[in-house]
Amino acid sequence: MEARYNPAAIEPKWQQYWQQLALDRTPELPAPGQRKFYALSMFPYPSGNLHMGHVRNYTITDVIARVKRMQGYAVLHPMGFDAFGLPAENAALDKGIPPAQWTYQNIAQMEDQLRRLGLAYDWERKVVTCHPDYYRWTQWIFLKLWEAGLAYQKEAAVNWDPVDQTVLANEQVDSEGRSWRSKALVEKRMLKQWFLKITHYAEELLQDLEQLRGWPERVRVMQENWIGRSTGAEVTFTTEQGDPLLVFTTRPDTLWGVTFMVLAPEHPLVEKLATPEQAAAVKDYQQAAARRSEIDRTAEDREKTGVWTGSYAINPVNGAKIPIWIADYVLMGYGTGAIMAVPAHDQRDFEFARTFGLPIQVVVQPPDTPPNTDIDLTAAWTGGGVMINSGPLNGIPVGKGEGESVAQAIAYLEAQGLGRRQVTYRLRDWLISRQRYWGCPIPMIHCPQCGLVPVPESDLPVLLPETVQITGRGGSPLAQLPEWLQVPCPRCGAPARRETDTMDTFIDSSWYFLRFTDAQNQTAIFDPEKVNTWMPVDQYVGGIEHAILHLLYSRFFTKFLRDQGLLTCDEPFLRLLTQGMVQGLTYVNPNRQDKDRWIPAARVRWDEQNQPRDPETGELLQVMYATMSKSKGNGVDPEDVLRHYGADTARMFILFKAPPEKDLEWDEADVEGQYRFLQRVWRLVFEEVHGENLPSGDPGAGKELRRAIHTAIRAVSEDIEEGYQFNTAIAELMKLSNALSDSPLKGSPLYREGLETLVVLLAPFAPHISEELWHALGKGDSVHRAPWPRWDPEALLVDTVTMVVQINGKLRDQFQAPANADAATVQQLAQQTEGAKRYLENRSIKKVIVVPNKLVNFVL
RNA sequence: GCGGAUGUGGCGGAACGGUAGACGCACUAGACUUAGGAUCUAGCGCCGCAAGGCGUAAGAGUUCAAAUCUCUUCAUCCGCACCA
Repeated sequence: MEARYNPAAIEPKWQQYWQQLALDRTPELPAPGQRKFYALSMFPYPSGNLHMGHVRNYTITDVIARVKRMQGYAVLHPMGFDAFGLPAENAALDKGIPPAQWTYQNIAQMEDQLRRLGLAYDWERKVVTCHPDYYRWTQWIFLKLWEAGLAYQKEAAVNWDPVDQTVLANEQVDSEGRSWRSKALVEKRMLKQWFLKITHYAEELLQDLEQLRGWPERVRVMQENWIGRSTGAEVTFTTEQGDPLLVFTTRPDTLWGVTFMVLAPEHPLVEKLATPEQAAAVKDYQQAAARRSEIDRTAEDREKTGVWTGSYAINPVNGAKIPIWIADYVLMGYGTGAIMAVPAHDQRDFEFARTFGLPIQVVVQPPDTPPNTDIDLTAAWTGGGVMINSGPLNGIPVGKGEGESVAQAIAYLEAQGLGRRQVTYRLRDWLISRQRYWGCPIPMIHCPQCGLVPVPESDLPVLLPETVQITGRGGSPLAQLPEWLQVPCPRCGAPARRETDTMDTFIDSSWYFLRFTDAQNQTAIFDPEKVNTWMPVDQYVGGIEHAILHLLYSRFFTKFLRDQGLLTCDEPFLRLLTQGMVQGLTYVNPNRQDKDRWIPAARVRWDEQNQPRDPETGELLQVMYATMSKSKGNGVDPEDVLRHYGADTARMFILFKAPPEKDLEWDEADVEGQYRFLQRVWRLVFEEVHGENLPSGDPGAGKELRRAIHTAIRAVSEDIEEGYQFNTAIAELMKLSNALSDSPLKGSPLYREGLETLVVLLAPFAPHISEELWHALGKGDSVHRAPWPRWDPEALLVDTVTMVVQINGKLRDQFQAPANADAATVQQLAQQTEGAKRYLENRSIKKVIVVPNKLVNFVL
């Protein structure tokens, strides 16, 4: 046994031992009567190297999985790789390595890193999304979606990323109109693309958020906003030309206040509505709007623009003839792409009316204005009041949300056959086709005779050819492979061609958690008993950046597969923990702008006073913590930490430094502190093992030590159970270590029991050192198979307690009292303290509050 | 603008409505050392010699008692944002 703690020596040794024991293998199914627990981290993209964010994510889940396992659960804790995606194509371009080769190399490398971190994964269940064993089932799901009518192709104005040369889903374009990956400004293009009908589940995806009590509130709110449900009515106006013009409104009660209509520039009716006089202006405006990117359209400080088509429409409720305009503040993608404008009660319409001198008709009387006067608005009135100038609605109060007036308006519209109640969502169908090579091929065939024909299930997988020429130019390289492209039509046998688009990688990750339950299945996507036993994921851990994309898509797939009869659960992830970012020490030049502000640590110049300075300008730099990133040059490589301190220290530091959901500042001194703690535990054990300790024979200390041991068991168990408070759990381990270190009972059986308890409690956090110490203490088998200790309530009992004396709620003294003493006794003891005497002299006590074992409060 | 969250020592962070600052880092003093960035002992919210007073972003309220509950304000972070 080594005299000093040397992680480099013990960590590989035990990792090998665990592999021999097959310690981390999960049973196919839990044993009869055994409870299951499914712990899952978001699987990584195989970039080649783990970063600290990964380490934090996986460590958190690993501790949860290990504790559950020690508590007797059958634990499913798998890992895999989200392996399709653009970086592989970029690497192929840069380095001339085929994407597949690059990806599998990276996977091997990362797998090795994960093993060295001591993460307890069942690697037999590894899932790699770019492997045909996996993606044949991705394709199979696509076919099911096609059969169910939830996959379709349509020509649409889509987001085109000019850098990555592909289209993107709405979810993949940020609020500035940039690609989530390339950060390029996204353009709108009309293209024929594949979509999945996620909107079919809009209502359920919204409603079921209610069930997800174990999710962070903000993630639920983000999804709620993204789905964006609004209720109102659909109303049919009629154009002069006699065409019906459908609008959606949340305020059908203001129909009598409509003074004009606005269509989105892309609205299909615009061509027909443009009069000869206005045609040129309309065309110009349409073209300008098409050129304008999403960012211009929203960032322009809300300056309203628009053009009159020259035509009119008839308001169905009062026959009013109102002009039809086009303007880019109306979006083709929402509602019907056309609005009825009520400038008096909608701020956007108000601004538009002001800009173009259009009339404003008030139909809601604000509460504090005298009736029957001209109301001169300086802004749209969107508050409550009473309906006026509105025919059958006059006199009806306007409430919040769907108040009285809205309900009445809808009833009126439905009775008259002019419109109907309608619910609209912001959620759009999911655009899933990508003009990229390294992705899952869409299993469809274009036949000149039969049209779109699905690849028969028996022909799956549609293999992605692995030897192709990646050019980096637009268009899929698959189109350049005639032998792959050309196939006979499965239906009629005529020469046909394969679909060359591949699927969005988010599809691959929308069901991987299901495959883990039966990863090796060669004949079915998964076995129903297995999937329904292990699902749902009990604890999912990952970054907040997936709050919408991945989590929403996964929920959608789960619901779809449930409706296919393949699953019984409604929601995939019972509890979600979004872990905080890992931040690194960062040097900032406050005088510089943007990216140049960040000075990588390696480039910082240190002056004589040891102050950080800009290497070029010599300016004093600001020191702060910021999320680790390449551009800031403030990252810490997990490899360096592993080499320097070992996996156990890295894990301990990460868990101790901050609660899991908060950001974590990577501080070398604190890492050092954790290393010292492990070293102290090491010394404590080996001093005992080497017989350096002799019992001093103080019998009174036994009770105290026993209490310390059981207090630690309880505190660590509860801290983990109640919201994964690993930081305080480790603090409790430190307390126990301190108590053992100070104990006069070294060398006694009780002391040894204390050490064993410390080692077992430490095991989920620092698995290697715990195993070493466990064996050093002469225990057989693995510490990770030891049952999680239970605390004995008896051991927690005390004879005397320290109680405090308060006078009017202010702390004045403290005293020792027998545990659970009655109020009268305690009050008497309290009154005898110096602090109490001083304040109670010559004063009458109005009231005494006694909190058992805690305090006595005298109210004067 | 709308929505969500967070404000506690020098720092990270603890506190079922009941002794604010657990645990750790940093720091200070001492011990042991050839040395120490090792280890051990002690101290460590602020003011004060002390007694004591003041302290959880600010202000009010509820309560015998508030970091914790309620209201108002401020600050910071995050998400959404012309969604009809």
